[in-house]
Amino acid sequence: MNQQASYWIGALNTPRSCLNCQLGHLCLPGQSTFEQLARIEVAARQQITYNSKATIFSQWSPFTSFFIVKSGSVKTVHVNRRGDEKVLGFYLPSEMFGLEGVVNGTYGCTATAMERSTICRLNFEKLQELSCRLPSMQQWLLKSFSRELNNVERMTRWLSYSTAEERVVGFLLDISNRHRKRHLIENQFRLGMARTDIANYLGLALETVSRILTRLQKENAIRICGRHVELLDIELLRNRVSGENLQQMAAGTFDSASGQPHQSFVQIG
Amino acid sequence: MNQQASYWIGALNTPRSCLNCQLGHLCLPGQSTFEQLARIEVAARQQITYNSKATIFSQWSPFTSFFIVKSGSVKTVHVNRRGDEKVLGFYLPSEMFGLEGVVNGTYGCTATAMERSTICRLNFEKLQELSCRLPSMQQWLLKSFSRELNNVERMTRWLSYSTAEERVVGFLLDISNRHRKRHLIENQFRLGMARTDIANYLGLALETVSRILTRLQKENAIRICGRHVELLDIELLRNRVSGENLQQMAAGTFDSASGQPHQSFVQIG
DNA sequence: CGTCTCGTTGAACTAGTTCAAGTACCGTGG
DNA sequence: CCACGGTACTTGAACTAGTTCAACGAGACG
Repeated sequence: MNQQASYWIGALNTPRSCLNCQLGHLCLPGQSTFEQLARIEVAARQQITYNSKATIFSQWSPFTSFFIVKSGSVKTVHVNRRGDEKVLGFYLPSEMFGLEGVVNGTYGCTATAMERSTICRLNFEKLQELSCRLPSMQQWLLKSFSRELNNVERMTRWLSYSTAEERVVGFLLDISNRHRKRHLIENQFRLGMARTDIANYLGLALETVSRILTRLQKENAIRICGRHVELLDIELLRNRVSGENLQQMAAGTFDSASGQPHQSFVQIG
Repeated sequence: MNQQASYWIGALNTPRSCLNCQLGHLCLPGQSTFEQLARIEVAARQQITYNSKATIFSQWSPFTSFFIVKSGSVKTVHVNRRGDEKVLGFYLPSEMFGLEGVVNGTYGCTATAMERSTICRLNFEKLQELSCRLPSMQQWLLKSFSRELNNVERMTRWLSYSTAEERVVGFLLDISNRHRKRHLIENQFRLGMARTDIANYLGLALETVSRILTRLQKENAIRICGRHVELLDIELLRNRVSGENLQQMAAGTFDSASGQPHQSFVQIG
């Protein structure tokens, strides 16, 4: 084994390394070689743990990095001139946020941890430098943007032609899908956010959300107890939202793995 | 003058060249040198004229290029599984569309010319190759994506907390702003699209759009005659949409010039 | 000339909001 | 341990913005 390779292996041989991450590299470029991975880690990545309600970045503050949730959950909120707050998205492990900051050099929203959460911070400038040398990295960056663009557009369409019930059901199914993608139980989960946040996110009054949830429970489609949700009849739920492709509804949805299967790391040495 | 330089000048010395474009390079990277510009043109750019209602690209068809409107106007439409059509955006000269296609390798919507329009087609693969050698080009590509992301997010927020009147007024002011950016008369223009399209785009019933337009006319805020619009009292209109930053509301809005002033081309020879 | 698309206007209806009251829960401090 | 205050959530009743249905007018096109 040459010296170069052993250097990279050293860099990757830590408990916090991407190589040992429980997310199984859902978030990084699909065809990452061992060396590329190490370069990203050494040059650009930083791991930080935030307490519940801690701010990860603030709207208008200078853009430096984008972020990937490692554990916990995050919400992003935009405040407009009138002072109205709008919840833009919820982010679960493996999902990426903060991309909108590149163009203006400032973040377009405020990101807050919804519970104690560990976040990977990826320095954009350094990643960009790397991508000049690694074409697959450049490809990955552009694809990440395009994917997020698709997600937001899907969300826009969704909001524009769905009823209150479709929105709430769609929201539940979306969260469920995102749990499944991480190989977690898909029909039973805890919502990290308050009803107000869900309502705000879906463009509804919080009373409407509450009413719809209790109605769904009466129809035995779901069981809901505070923030704990159980989807009892997923087929019934799916039939309520026939219009749009629900597989990945929400703006928050980010999953590099979708589309192309992940390739294992290239063997070296 | 050396041979190299005269080659590039040759490439740019045509009536269809970016150098002679009436848009004044609103669409291309801000700090383009003469040589960069020529490389883009020779390698990646193609100019095509479409008749009214002609399809520029179709949803699901393979992604190859993105597009910039040179003259005329374009709408993008998404069709979901139920068959519902949703108008995603309207694009005026200098504005870019088709970016969402990168991630899946297929276009996410169908783009149609709303009138006889000339469109610049930029081959994505070739542009990507170029950007490996030209860092400013890579920067430009990423920024273009981020900008579009911002625009779509802004649209989503806009749709989620505005009333029907705010949407219609916001729409008119947005179109007006986009005309101003091209140094055209800002308070008098022709809408290229039907009421149905506006309504669909804004998530309203077409009757609602029609009613609001006539109401605004009765209040002497606008004068409307078919598709010809005159904004009589822009201040009054602005006061109706106090909440969101209106400067660049719509998803369709794309303007590379905003933010950083354009630099003139680098002198050579 | 009829036919077709596009736009306007009126009247009835309804999904979802707003206002208001009440309940359940949770941590804090006595 | 309970009392306290605050937040999160539910439920009811009144209201309204916007939709839906339906009729009609005006211009465009063969």
